[in-house]
Amino acid sequence: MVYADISVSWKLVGIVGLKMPGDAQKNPVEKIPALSRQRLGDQIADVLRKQILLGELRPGSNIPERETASALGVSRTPLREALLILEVEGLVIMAPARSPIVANPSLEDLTQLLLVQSALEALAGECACEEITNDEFDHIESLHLHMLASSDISDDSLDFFSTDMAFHEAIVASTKNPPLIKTHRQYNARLWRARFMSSRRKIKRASTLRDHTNIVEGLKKRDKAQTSAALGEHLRIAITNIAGIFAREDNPE
Amino acid sequence: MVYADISVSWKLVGIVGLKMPGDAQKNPVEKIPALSRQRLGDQIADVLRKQILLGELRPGSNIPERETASALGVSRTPLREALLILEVEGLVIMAPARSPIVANPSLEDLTQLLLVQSALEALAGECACEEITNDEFDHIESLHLHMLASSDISDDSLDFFSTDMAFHEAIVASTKNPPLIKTHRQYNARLWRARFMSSRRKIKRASTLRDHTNIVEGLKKRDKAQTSAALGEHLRIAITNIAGIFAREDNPE
DNA sequence: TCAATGTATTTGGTATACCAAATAATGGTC
DNA sequence: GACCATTATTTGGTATACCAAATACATTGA
Repeated sequence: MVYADISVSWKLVGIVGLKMPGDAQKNPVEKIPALSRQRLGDQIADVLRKQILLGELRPGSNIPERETASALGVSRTPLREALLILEVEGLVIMAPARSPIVANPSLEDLTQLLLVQSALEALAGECACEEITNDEFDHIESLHLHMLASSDISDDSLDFFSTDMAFHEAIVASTKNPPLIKTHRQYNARLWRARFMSSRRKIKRASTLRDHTNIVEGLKKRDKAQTSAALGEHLRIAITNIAGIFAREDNPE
Repeated sequence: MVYADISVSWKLVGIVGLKMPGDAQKNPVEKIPALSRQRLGDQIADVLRKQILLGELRPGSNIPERETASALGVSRTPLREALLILEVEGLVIMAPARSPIVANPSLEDLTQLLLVQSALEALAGECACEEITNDEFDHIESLHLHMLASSDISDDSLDFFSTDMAFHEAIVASTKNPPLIKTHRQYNARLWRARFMSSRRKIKRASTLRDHTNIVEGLKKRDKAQTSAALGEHLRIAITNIAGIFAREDNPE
């Protein structure tokens, strides 16, 4: 047996939207792009990470090794690799003699994470002013315009949220600083759920868009101070919003 | 052969505090404090990380799995766990069908890492002003005074360097922000070697100490702006110093 | 002599089997 | 009937065995 990942990717396909079986190799001439071959553990980590972000694996829920492995059609070894990766990333908690569980960050945890993330994005804003290309700026601006347009006419909070995330990630990506990008992505993963829930309060959209306008303006002028400050402040405000979510959970309307 | 011999591994085991075979259960009454039990993979990661930092495993060198595992007296499974952890941390590069190698960051890599680290420390300075206790400040100040005293009379660059590192880590630790502490430590690990080599240039000590004085002053006054700026600037200067090291390597005096 | 091809060895990737600790359940005793 | 002890089961942790890909080397042909 070559790699078991063929059968795996199917099952995962439905969940993650990987490519469907049979959409490759129709032509025997085509060389199999084995270069993209990735460790099975990494693939599983991607799947689980996505499940955690989408809430299919709820915070606090167990991820028993044997059960999960057989459900995914893989053995425990690569599954453990995946869990280990997610543990280092802070998405999963592994305790001795206990099933790994999906991290369930407290408000304090989220506050601390968001504080770091705000510093990272502030730095990103500063670097972006030096490194960003016109194309990259155009893309970021178009994301912003899309949010502006959709905020009024649409109730699709998922679209608004995912565009928001893409907006921030695009700014960070424009810095061309791989460690910054990677660390930022990891923090984003840990904050994803909280920010998603926070984003569902439509009330906050106006202030979000106002912040974004400042950010885009700063970027357009390549103004480090403005961009950096706007990004940093934007995230620090998010702390307050998330605290509001927690308060609402404790005392539901 | 990457490892000298097995005796090395025992020494390393001693460093990390692994228990020797048969050193437990002397008293049947004593409950085995298995709570402190840590995954073998984590322990191995600590050993390898220390070896990488100390330069016993040089950048670019191979870490073949079987050889290393047997040298350490463990099987490949926990060793791979350790390598995976170090890969996520950025200290080790794993490529398919290739021995894992110790990361050998370029000057560009180090510059990018240091830029992020400077942002993290700037944030740490700001948070520290709010969170630091008097005891913690006293400790930090004593580290600074130690460096001041030893910079003249001593040639022990290792002592100067490790105190320098401890100084920065103590500041970050005083923020009580676990994600910040963890991320900072990871970046420090990747920067360790470069900063160590940089610290051997005695010429730079004066400016280092001057920066530290500013930092300590800011902390004493709980002045966020001064502390944060001093820390951020201090690290950005380190970028220049490290660039100098690289230039010197290319054109040795 | 050089190049090309085939083979053997070494590498990492994966699956499985085994072990020890912790927990849950069950049975016995007070 | 309640509580404690003991056992069985489930958990994660580790070691080992096997597999495929990549490389290095040797051999053979031009």
